[in-house]
Amino acid sequence: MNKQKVLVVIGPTGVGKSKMAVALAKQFNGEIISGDAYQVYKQLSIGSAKITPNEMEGIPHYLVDCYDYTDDYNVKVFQDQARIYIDQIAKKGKLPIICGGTGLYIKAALYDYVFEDEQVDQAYSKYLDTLDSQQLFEMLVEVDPKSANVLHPNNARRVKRALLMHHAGTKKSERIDKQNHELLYDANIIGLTLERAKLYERIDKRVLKMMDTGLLDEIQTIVKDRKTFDLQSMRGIGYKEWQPYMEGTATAEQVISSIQKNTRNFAKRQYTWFNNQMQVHWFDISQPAIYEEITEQVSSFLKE
RNA sequence: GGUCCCGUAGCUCAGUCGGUAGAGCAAAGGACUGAAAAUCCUUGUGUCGUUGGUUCGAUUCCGACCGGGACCA
Repeated sequence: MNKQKVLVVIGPTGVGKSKMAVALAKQFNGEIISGDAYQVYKQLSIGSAKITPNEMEGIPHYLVDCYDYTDDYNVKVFQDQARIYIDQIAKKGKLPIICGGTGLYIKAALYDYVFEDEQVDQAYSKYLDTLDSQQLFEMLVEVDPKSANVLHPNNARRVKRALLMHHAGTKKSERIDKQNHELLYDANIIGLTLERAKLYERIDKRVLKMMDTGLLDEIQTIVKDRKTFDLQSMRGIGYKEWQPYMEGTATAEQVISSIQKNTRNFAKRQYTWFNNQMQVHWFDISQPAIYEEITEQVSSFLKE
């Protein structure tokens, strides 16, 4: 049985993925699933660079603007939802297009990553929070040495998660060993790229544009008190940086350059992921015939 | 015009009682299986402002000059 074809558009933040995805959806009769961890939140539009209804040009978009900022979104939810939408779109005889910059989410949906249904033992989780990273790591060495071997002792977040998995019944290493590490779909991954210096320039400008469009107003209507910044949705770039401003310890100028810097750092991490974790066909958007090259590549992929 | 201070990595600055130098930030590379816009790891050669002098040897001491700043007139 042939695998379902899926078109994927990835790339660092700010290269123009959304626009390209819409153009490809129009050309190839597709619908778009957003592979992004922050554009799902209804109240987070400007700072998350969410696509506007106008920019969608009538193309249906899924997993955008669909959760409240007080909700927690994660890989498993994305994986479940994205796979459901892929099936639905395919049943309509249309091409599913995943477009986004969250590498882990997209890989988890395309590959045979397995996330079990598990209840987090809150008491145990809180107990783990009282330990330092050294102690956590020593526990993991006892309980799941194979995972401890590939995790850095300082990465307390990951070490803790591995301990929670063991506590829930299946070790992290066991879960990974059960997988075949293969694609579940016939995925054609298109990566949009741009010379680093130019990309950074674009990012810096985009942040200034967000300010002009009303980023500060957006923050002010969301933030009710300091606790708001504890929400997972408020950990995103463009939002978390405003906490010191709201507390009177930073100027708007400082916040803006901090957002620019964090966005640049993020773009670099995205490259690291896409370059090393996925099979990407890269296209430099500064090349003149970029759109023709991509449509040609996609056409031959769809004919196979 | 005079006195004093500063000029060292892209930026802010340490430092060498004379043996060619190091932090933070930035930047680059990497990891990544339920917070991923998160979390974590690795990476520091630069005419030590220019130019003379002293010295076996100067970024370090001395002179001049250039640039920046402060104060006195």
